[in-house]
Amino acid sequence: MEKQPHRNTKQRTALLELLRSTKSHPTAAWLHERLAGEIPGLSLATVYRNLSVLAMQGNLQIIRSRGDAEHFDAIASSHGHIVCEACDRVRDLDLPDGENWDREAAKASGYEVSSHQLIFFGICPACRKGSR
Amino acid sequence: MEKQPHRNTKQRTALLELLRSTKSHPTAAWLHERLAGEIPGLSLATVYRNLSVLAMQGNLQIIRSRGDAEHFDAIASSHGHIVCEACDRVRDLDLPDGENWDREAAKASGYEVSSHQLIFFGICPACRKGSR
DNA sequence: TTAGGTGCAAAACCTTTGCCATCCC
DNA sequence: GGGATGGCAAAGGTTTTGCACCTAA
Repeated sequence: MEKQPHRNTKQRTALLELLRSTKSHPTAAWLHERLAGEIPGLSLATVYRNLSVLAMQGNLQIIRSRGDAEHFDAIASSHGHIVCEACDRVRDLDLPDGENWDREAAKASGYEVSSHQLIFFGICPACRKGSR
Repeated sequence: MEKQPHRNTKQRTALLELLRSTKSHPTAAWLHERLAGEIPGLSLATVYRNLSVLAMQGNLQIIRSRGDAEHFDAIASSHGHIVCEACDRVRDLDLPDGENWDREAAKASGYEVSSHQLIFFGICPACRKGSR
């Protein structure tokens, strides 16, 4: 699964560390902004390029929800996400099972299945109260 | 769930019909191209606007997979999708259950859950053979 | 030394919007 | 008639790319 040779630049290392240290499923822009203090001159393009590499290495998952930008999640284990359609925030959500799905899907489809993604859409408690 | 007043213009009607008649989970561009013969002068903006309206009405589901563009699926029943990471095509995939998930997710999260989306990623048989 | 990585700026892309003419109800 | 729609073109935002200069290994 890991094919590319790769170097551990401070940019890539910092990116993965930051991603692993947060539970907020950030966007590329957020990561860039957050890292800019630590690594002056950091380019947004670098953030994207590294996110792409990390995704290929299986180190993170890309979440395309509603809203404009992609969200990124350092993978620990297979889990689902729930997105608030009002504030666009992403939260983790564990539902039982999900481990054998890839195998089942492969059997049912004839595909070589590598991963899956389960996303729920709704309104979070905070937004429901604020009725925003 | 349905809130907006709406008119049945030929553009919107044709769009929904086309979407319902195909199993290919098209992109907006594909729909536009396909409809251009039937409705000369049809604007891509109109396609997008109508897809948005139809989605709000619950007539279709938006699939954000890999690849750049969104794919659209006329909803019949709740089902999952499987995306080929090589050719980017989307196929339907029925996995058991899935009916109570929204309720379970709501209970587990405190959100007001309206829908969910399950997407598998892999390589389809055709692309595996072609090794493309 | 050298292939991969980075910054910067420009490009590419998809999607949305403003505006005004048009059409449905 | 009046408000929802459509067409067109321009804007908006995110992500990607080209290129020259670095830098980890």
